[in-house]
Amino acid sequence: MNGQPSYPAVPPSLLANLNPEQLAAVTLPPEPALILAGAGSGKTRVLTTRIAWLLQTGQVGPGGLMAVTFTNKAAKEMVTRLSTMLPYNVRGMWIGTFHGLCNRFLRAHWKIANLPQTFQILDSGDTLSAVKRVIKALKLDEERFVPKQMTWAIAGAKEEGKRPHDLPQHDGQARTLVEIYQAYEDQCQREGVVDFAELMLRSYELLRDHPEIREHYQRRFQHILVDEFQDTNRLQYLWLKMLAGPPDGAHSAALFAVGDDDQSIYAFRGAQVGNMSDFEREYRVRHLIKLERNYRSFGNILDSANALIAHNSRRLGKNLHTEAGPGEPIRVYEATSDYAEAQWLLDEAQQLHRSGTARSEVAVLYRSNAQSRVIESALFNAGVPYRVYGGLRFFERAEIKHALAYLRLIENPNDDTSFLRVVNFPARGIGARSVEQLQDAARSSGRSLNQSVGAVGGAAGAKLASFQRLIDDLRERTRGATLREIIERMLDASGLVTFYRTEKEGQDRIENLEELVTAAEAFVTQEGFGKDVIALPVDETAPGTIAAPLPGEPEAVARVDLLPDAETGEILSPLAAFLTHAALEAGDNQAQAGQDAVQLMTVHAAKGLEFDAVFITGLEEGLFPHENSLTSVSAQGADGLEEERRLMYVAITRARQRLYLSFSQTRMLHGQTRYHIKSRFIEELPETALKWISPKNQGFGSGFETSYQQAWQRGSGMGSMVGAGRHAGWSPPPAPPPSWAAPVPAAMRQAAAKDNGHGLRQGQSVFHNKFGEGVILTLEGSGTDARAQVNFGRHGAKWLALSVAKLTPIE
DNA sequence: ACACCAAAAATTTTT
DNA sequence: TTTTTGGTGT
Repeated sequence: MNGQPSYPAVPPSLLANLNPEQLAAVTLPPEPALILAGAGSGKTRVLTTRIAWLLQTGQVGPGGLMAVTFTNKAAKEMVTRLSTMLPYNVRGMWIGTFHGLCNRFLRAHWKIANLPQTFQILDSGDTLSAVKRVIKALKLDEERFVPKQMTWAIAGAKEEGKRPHDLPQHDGQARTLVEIYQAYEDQCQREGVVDFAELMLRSYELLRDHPEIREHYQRRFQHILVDEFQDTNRLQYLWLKMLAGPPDGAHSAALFAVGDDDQSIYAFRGAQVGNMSDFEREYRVRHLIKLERNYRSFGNILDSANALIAHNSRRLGKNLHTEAGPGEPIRVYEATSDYAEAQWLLDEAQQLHRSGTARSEVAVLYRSNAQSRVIESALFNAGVPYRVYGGLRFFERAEIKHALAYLRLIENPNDDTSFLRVVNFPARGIGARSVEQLQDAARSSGRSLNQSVGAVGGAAGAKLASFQRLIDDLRERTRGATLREIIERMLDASGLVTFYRTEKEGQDRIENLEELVTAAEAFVTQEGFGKDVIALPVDETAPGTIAAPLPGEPEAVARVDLLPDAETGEILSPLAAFLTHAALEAGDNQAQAGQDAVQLMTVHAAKGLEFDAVFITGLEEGLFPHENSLTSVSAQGADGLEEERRLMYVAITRARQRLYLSFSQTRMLHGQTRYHIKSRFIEELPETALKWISPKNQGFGSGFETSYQQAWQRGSGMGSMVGAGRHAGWSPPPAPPPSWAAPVPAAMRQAAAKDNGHGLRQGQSVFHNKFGEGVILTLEGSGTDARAQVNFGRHGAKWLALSVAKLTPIE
């Protein structure tokens, strides 16, 4: 690193044990840098150590740098690690998610941003209902303008940095979209709410349109560090550029972008891997460092990951290596059915457990959520504790959303989304008719529902007025109360708890509502309400310290995401702050924590995690790679298949010690038995790293277990499975059959063994010279007329005349 | 307002 | 097959 200035010595412990590339990245000069950090290469360590190094060498004060992540989890981890490395309270630093930081920014500059100070944030559900209302108000056909698609289009436009007038209006459809977008925007503005994309967009526009604020922040932040840069969308990159300043600007911040193009799996929701190369070009990045040494996995696992990802074309190029040995071979299992696959997985998982692997160190990954059920069923029946990720999150539960709606109305009675959610929940005799009347009145006067209550007469008007009084009373009586008191009073006065007490399944919901009180309490403590604002030590003598703050803006406060008003220093009420928190951090997924349980999740959900043992299941053409991905060469020009392959790469690199791959010849999907061939991704792995496990007697009938009943309700605790006799399916001949499988009905055996003179049967794997490996879906006709429908995976399902086509049975 | 039934859809998802 | 959605009937 030529010309790198020298800085005061830092404790040797800080930089000790970094490898040369990590050290180089950590100690780069304040210039644009791109760090290509492979899976398990110590990415988070590099990020946090660089921040600590910058601070400890006095190159920057705690207010002069910003670190951005995507998830709250990643942000929290960074803060936690930093607090062990630094002698100060790092909580006031600008470390957070894109949305969290934009929220903080807009809270400080709400006036210039043209927002009410207590603006609330819509989650995706709120956004959808808001758009539905817009479509209804515009009297548009929901068939032609599907609300979900409209929210998608609006968010998509915002993430491109576009307002309604920036969109094309070439045809009627496009013009109506613009109309919906505009009306939605007006409605949000009227109600004082913003959606997730709006947080980013408004924050970006504020910087773009107000040079004095832009320059202030550009002077202030000398270092901006970005995690998971490959996942940024267009708007996020624009925002970063706005904050950092132009490449050659006098006060431009050093952008330190960390990412891995091979782990880009979110193109489908707008991520632009291209931002990496754009950044490299636009900022003339001179420091490109590849972290390729992996500290997580054994050689066989890494060899497989490398071999697989080498099949992708558009790559920045990177190869993982390790100094650990090759480790265990990767075990590959071909099952005859999804059922058998789950059974095998169960056996292997139990084996792992017996040999000392903690259950929580075993992960079962699948491409799509629907695949979890068979596995759950096998684990459940064997009494193996497991945990499924991906359910509803705490703040997304219906009862919690209802409670939050009441709280939001206390804070802002003009929040129509919340008004509509609870005006008749619990039921208080305000039906659709009355609500419609109210909406009409509101629409014609351009006011909120709450403001229009007086315009509705008769019995309906009286009931509405009484609801209004309920909220107003609540607001009055809780003025100055603690957050806990507010929530408890609301739960009581709203009738929510009373309502759920009469419900038969209401007990869980009441418990969740109690949990809400606990969450609020924790939030108050954590955010330091009732405590003095804590200022961070700032070294004024150090080179390049923080520029003067805006008037009234403290350098750092204890309340992490709630910067006071830039002019008045006013801080949000605990209630408004808690509501913001609830929207930005939807909380944990259900799933009982605590117990040592096998972890079940989609590959997407596994990103960023690691486990001693990983099972990747359902490796079949059509499932993984998913059939929809093959045809989707998405708008951005990203290749669907390549993204699937990166997904597989992410999955493989989650494993530390052992990796298991499995696929099944048949699988119940959408109520039908489907025949699949093994995923091309398996064939892209080095044969030398694999060890094929096959059931011994794969006799006839292979692939013919079909449906079995599933009698327990997901998530509703331990029910009981339907008795074995109810299972309609066939058990795999490789005995001993599992105790819970039914005997094979004789008639079905016949069907399975049916062959039409060509030595072929349904479900049989076959080879075709042109189309390769396939599975027979159906057999029809006989003699010269005999034909078969064969699923060739990537070539699709084809009908073949057996008198012509040469099909060789496999094994 | 609520219960019931039929029809349609069923990658991946954080904020 | 399961889940969600919408429509109809009471």
